[in-house]
Amino acid sequence: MTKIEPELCKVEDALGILVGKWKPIILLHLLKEGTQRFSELRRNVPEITQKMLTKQLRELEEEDIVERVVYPQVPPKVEYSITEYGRSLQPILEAMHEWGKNHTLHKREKMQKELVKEAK
Amino acid sequence: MTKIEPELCKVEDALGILVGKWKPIILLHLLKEGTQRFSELRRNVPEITQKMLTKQLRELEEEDIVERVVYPQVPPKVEYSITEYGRSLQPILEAMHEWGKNHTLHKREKMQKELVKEAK
DNA sequence: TCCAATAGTATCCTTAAGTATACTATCTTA
DNA sequence: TAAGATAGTATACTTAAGGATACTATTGGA
Repeated sequence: MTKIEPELCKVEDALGILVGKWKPIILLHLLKEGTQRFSELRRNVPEITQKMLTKQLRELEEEDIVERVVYPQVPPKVEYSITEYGRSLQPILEAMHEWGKNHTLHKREKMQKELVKEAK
Repeated sequence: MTKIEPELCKVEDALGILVGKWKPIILLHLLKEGTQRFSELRRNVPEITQKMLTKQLRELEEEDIVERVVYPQVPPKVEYSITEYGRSLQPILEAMHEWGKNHTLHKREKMQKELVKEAK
């Protein structure tokens, strides 16, 4: 493992790709379910607007994380999937998920301790 | 490793803590150099404004990632350090840094391929 | 007596991220 | 003949993130 030099920090590059209210969920869906059509993703993430879904997918495509395949049909059919390269993000997503899960527990414990303190 | 369920995605919890133009750099500095005074951090990250540094540190403190110790002196002295718990983020930061480093290479390669294509 | 140093606040402003809503094209089916 | 499905775009709007600048308190030292 290379030592991290704050001056040449590349964490932000990874962050830039994962950040956004919707990107992690989209990626997790594509990882879990494999190839999905635009409308399937919409149904799976019902709160997201069409504009945002398009935008996030385009950004992920730009970074070579997601592949977009258009079928010349009517009505249109467009399929999205994680690229081979994109799968290299999976361990990070999983690590973050695990950490996040533990963090909610950690916060709960902390809050309870504070409540006990106050109660005295 | 638990399977990630998109519906209960906790990636965002981790993301929420790492996100911000300055948090990763601040954390990397504290991890690398250990305890630092406010003014030392400012000197180490010269582009950051005072307001932002304070804000980011307070947010990290709120999440129990960073500890803040005030010495009742004049002029004031305030020291910041990573908490024991905060260190659990280190592997994730390192993984993201590695991935980010590789990603810049990946993008460069991709761009060169596209340039070769165009040249034909 | 006035300046420098430290660790901040307070106020205003700009830019980016995200939301809401309406609109498009084309073909199939009722 | 009109409605419905798909994968979007276009426009206007709101909210959040971040930046610029000025200000504060306290004390030791020139």
